[in-house]
Amino acid sequence: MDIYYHYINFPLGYIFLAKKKEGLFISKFLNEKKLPKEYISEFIDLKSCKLKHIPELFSEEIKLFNAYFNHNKVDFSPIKIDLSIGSLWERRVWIETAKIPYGEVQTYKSIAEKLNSKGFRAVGKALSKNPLLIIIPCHRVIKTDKALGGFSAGIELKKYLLKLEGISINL
DNA sequence: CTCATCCTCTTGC
DNA sequence: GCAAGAGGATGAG
Repeated sequence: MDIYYHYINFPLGYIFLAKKKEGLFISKFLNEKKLPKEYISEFIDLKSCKLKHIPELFSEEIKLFNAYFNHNKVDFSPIKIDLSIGSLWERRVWIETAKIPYGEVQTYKSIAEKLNSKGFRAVGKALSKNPLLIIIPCHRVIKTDKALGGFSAGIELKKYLLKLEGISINL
């Protein structure tokens, strides 16, 4: 199986992207450039795939991310994504999270309720494994406006993204 | 502070 | 395989 990857610059560092023919499946922040295989091996057995650095395949993603970081209301839904690395529950949580519009927030509990579940804590657990940061906007899921909850790439980044989208937080 | 809640991962058969 | 236990990006009291 072929896997294509590329890096995108953003104001606080880099974003690593990887896709296979089914769609994009990794979008993660990095502070310093790690090797692509270190990100991919988290999800896929490297022995079964070939990694290829082909920036031209990411023109759509580059365009949308640049617009997003320039304070535009970007809809990422045109990007074809592949969530097959997650469990059934994780995929349900991720898809529900992807429905939250730009500039709006939900709580862990409200996501659970939409899924007819009382497992609000399990929602947090699923989001901690979100492989597609920003595209699946897990930064829009908070506890309350006084307690944000966590963020896999660091709470400062979560604050930055909320502020970028014009969401006011009382801290 | 405690305890309820539920999905996932690990461990020990 | 299966079952029990631990532990989370939580929430209510």
